[in-house]
Amino acid sequence: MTGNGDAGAAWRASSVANDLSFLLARSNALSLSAGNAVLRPLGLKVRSYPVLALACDDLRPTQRELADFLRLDPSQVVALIDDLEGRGLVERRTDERDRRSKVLVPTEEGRRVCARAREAVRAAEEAPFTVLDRAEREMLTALLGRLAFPSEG
Amino acid sequence: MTGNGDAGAAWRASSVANDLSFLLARSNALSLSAGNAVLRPLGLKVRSYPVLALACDDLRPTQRELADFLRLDPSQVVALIDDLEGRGLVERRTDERDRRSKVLVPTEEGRRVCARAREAVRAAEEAPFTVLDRAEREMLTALLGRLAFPSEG
DNA sequence: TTCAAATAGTTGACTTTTTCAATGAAATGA
DNA sequence: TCATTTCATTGAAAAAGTCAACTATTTGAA
Repeated sequence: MTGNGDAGAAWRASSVANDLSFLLARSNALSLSAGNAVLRPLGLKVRSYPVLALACDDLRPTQRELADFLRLDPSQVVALIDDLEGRGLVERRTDERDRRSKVLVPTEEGRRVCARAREAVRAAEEAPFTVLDRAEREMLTALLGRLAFPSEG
Repeated sequence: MTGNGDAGAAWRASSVANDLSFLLARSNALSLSAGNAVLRPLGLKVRSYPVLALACDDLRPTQRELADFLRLDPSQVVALIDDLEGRGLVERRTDERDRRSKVLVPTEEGRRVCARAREAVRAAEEAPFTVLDRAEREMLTALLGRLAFPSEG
């Protein structure tokens, strides 16, 4: 039978299957489910992990900065931090240099969870990305890095 | 002032900013909004365009095949096709070889709209992707193609 | 042949994500 | 001083994703 599932050669040759945007979307969907699966045991998601990770990098990010960097609506950042803070992984601190904004700092527990999450994510990237060898993966990372952050040459 | 918006060098060097999964997500978000903006005048979205395009490639896809290929729940495919069919761009036809399934066929109007959409998408890929030159873009497309379709060596 | 099991499309409920408008507190600049 | 802007927050609404159930049809084994 031809009509099994993931489509045959004709599909791969189709117009959309060579659109960068389509490939990006599909690759992202793959990586998304793999990432969520790995983070679930830690109570994190692909959505919340970067928030915790950036806090743990001691960047003291404001919520506005997080929203910009993660391309999320500020209101979503509120919800994500509410969750992390409720679980005792991060704290909001009023920025004394601009009392309108709040910076995110990790708790000790937050650091521990983050370290494990980092490792989990690293491992998760192995699974869907093993079709590429190390050099190819680095090439892909470099190209996507320029795509994702066009501002800086 | 430092706290402008899209983050500085420290952020780019952060742990997450070098995760393939994060870069994929962010690049996808960028390409998504660019794509939707371009397709809106045609009454299409990044979600519905591939459905129309695959129909117009004369692949006579069944809804199940579309769901697998586009990584959508079958029920979402129903909604997308309902919309396209309601606008007279495609038709459902019962597959005579398996009367459970229905294949998607484009109308003449569907083909016209699709041709314009194809061009719009091609043009849209210029905008966010101009940071990469042609060779880099082809490299990226090739790598993502292998990521998105791991099954076939 | 007959009948149980599997599959395609559809519907509906439900959750999560996304998007947007409005608000109060604080900062900025004329 | 005061209008304007920015930040975090709330709440509503639209869009997207997930899941279980149902009908019609096919398949395969008894």
